[in-house]
Amino acid sequence: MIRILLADDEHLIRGAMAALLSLEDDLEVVAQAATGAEALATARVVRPDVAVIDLQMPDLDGVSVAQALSSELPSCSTMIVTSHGRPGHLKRALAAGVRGFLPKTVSSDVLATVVRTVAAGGRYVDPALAAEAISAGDNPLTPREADVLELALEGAPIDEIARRASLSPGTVRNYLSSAVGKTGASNRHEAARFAKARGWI
Amino acid sequence: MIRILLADDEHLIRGAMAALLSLEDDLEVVAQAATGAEALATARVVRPDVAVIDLQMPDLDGVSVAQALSSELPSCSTMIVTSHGRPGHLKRALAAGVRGFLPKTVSSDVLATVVRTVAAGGRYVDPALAAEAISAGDNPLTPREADVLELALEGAPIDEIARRASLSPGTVRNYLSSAVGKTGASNRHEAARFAKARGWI
DNA sequence: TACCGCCCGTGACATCTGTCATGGCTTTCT
DNA sequence: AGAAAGCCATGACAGATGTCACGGGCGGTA
Repeated sequence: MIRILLADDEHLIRGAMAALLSLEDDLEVVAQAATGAEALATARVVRPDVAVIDLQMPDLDGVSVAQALSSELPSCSTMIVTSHGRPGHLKRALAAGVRGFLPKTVSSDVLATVVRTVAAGGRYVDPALAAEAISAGDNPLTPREADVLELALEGAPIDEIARRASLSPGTVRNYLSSAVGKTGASNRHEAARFAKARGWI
Repeated sequence: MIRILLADDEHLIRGAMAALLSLEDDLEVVAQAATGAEALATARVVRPDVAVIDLQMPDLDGVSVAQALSSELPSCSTMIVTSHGRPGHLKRALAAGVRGFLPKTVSSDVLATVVRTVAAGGRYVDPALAAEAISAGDNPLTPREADVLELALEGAPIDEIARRASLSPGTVRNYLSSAVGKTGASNRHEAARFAKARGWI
C-alpha cells in the first residue's frame, strides 16, 4: 500500500483528488495539508511514501517544500502538480529533487500511474512541459537582475524598487535596462511579464 | 436525482470533482466538458438540471457560458466555481443569471449542498467573496478606460496601445491618466494590475 | 598574475509618460 | 432646451524612464 500526503490550498480540489486516489486499491491518502508549512510539518509526522504537492500555495512554494522534504525525508518521493506549468518551475523543481511533475490537465489514471512510478523510485515529467522547458532555454538573467525584475513585476516606480532592494536608483535602472535588452522587451514591465512567463523570476 | 454538467479545463480536477459528486446518492454527473464551447454544446443535448462551470477556460469565459445557458435553457441552473475569486467576476456572474458562486477553497460537502440549493431554485454566494465584492465597490472606469487599461496590462508602450485601440496616443494617455487617478496607482502598469485584481477589466 | 563576469555606483542625454488645460462632438437625462 | 457625462483629440510641461559610457571592487579561473 502506497501512503500519500496531499497538499493543495484549494480544499475542494484536495478533497476531490483524495477521493479519486482512494478509489485505487493500492493507494491510500494518509494526510492532507492546505499550506506549504502545514505539508512539511505533517510529512515529518506521518512520513508518507509519496507527497503530491501543488506548486502555488499561500505561504511556502511547492518547490521549497520539495527541497526541504528531499533532504529531511529521503524515503519520501515528492511530485508536483500544477495549473500553470512554466518551464522555469520545472527546472527548479527538478533541481530540488522532485521526481514527478504534472499539469492538472492530465487524466486521473495518469496521476495514479505516476504516483506508483515515483513511489517505485522512478521519475516522470509531462512530455509537453518537458518539451517547453527545453525549447525555452536557460535563464540569461544574473541573480541581481532577476531580483530587481521581480520587484518591478508589480509595477512599482523605480525609486520604490531601489528602496526595496537597497540599491541606488541608478543601479536599478542599469539592471532593468540590461534585463530589457536580454528579454527583447520594450520596457521593464514587459520584460518582467516575459521573465515570469518563462519562470525566470 | 439531480443531473449535473461539469465543465473545467483541468482534466484532473474535473475527474476528481466528478468522482466526489458521484459519491452523493442524489447527484449524478451526466456530462463533462473541457472548454466553454463544449460545455454549451453538451448542455443543449443532455439538458442537465445544474451546470457547474469553472470561471477560467481556454475559449469561452465561464460567465459567457452562464449567460448563454440562462437564456437558452432556463430549466438549467448555473453555478460557477473558481480558483481566483475577484469581486468584479462575481458581479458579472450574478448579472449573467448565475445562481451559485464558489471559490475552490470550499469543502466538498459545501459544493454538494450548493448544488442541491441551486437545483431547488435557490441561490448561494460564498460569504467571503460577497463581503469582498461589497467592500470593493463599483467599477469607476468608463468602458473606454477599461479597454485601454486592458491593453496596457501586457506592458506595451503607449504607441502600441494606441494602434491596437485605434486611438491617438494623446487620447490613450488621457484615459490612462484618468484610470491611474481613479485607482490611486502611481503609473498605468500598477493601475492595470489593480484593476485586474478587482475584476474591473 | 591577468582576465572575465558580476556587483554597484555616477552622470548625461533622449525619449517616454503622466498631468493639465482646452475644445468639439455625441448621447442621455431632466 | 439645457446640463451632464462620455468620447476623441491637441498642445505644453515636468518628471520618470531607458540607454550609454565610465569606473571601482570582488571573486573565480586560466
